[in-house]
Amino acid sequence: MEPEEREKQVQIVEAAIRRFSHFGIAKTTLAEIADDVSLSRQAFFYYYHDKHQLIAAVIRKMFHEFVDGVEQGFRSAPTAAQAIFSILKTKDDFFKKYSLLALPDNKTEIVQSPDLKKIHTRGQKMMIAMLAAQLERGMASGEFRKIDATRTARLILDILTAYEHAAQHNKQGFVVAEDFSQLISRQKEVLELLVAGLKNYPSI
Amino acid sequence: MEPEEREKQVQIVEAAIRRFSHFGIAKTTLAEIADDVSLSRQAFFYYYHDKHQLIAAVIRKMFHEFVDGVEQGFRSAPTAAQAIFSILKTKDDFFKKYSLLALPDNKTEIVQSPDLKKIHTRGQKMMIAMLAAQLERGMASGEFRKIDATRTARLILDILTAYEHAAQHNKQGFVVAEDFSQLISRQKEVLELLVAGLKNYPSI
DNA sequence: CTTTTGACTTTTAAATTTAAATAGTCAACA
DNA sequence: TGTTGACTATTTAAATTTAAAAGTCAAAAG
Repeated sequence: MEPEEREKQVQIVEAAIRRFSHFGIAKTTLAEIADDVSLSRQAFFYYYHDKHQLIAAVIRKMFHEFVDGVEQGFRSAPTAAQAIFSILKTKDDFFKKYSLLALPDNKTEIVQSPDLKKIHTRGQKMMIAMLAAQLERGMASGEFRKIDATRTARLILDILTAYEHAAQHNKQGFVVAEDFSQLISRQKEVLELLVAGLKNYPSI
Repeated sequence: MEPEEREKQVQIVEAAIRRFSHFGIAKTTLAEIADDVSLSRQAFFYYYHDKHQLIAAVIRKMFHEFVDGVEQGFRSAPTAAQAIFSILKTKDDFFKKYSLLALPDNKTEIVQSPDLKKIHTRGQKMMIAMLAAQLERGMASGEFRKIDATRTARLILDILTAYEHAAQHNKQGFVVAEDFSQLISRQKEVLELLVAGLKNYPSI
């Protein structure tokens, strides 16, 4: 593949991200994206075999961006506890930017393709590993008591994810948070309690 | 209303619960329920003005049963921490019994009626109050450190609810028993971490 | 006077059809 | 290597129909 072609692919993904986050994946047509980057609809297929591949590319890019954000948040956190809290900030920024990427309830199978599942699983594992590393760091410095880092990392991430799902699934229904900023502040409270549970209190 | 009539109403609710938990609310017709209690479809309307009222009666009954279960679990728990864990057992029993009562995704408005919302809100408040009382008890006994009992109670219940929603959202059907027991064990881990965060560690 | 019923209407849900938009193919051309 | 015109195939949304269930009510029955 020539540099120009790769360049076009990058342009396409960027246009797709712009469209997707404005109108959602389902309501964006390939014709529109192609038009944005001065391609005919047919020419698009030269760069991406089909819409799925494009979506996969978009999601892959987003995931990297997110993981990078988390990593940076971790790196600049002076303590392990602060590293954990920094996840919320990163999530906040991320969802503010990409909130419209959610799929309509009927079309979630798009995201079920083996391709995308793999991306998701990999991202998940990276997140767990990164958070576990922070927990290890907290244990090494004496900030946290001894716990199973990986297991606990999974648990913490799970809770945050569960909160998001519940909030989305539950817009007009039962409980949880009313809007995103409230969601974040709820998650913060949760993390405070969890982190308190991790702290290393010397026994008398 | 005569005693017999109230008796019939009770029979109807019981039949409804049986049908609902076998086939779900949406797939159960009034004709079937009426038939179960040897009434004609029209006679049913003499006892309940419409399906909503019946559903409300059913949910009210379930809620009471659940709250009673929690209360009993709390009463028989020797420590505050064990009281918190007992919630899981109660939930487990409850959902094993009533898991099929979930509504299909499109018809959730049934549950949005002011009537049912009120029931739910009241139940929610009771749960928070009951759990807060346990937290107070834990603080009084020195088992827990000083925290805002009501706020924390809400938080803990929220987390459990969020987990359930997330689990439901993942499957596109109903929650099945197998997933559910796994859900419970996850929730247990979460509670362990949370309770650890509540514990009272004397400072040196 | 309470409870039930027969004969109705209205509402809701599910299946079917249709029309239009979008996705995807491919041979030929630059 | 990229692009295009001319095509077919799929998907989606809207309109239409049909059957089932919900709900009403006057009148009958105990």
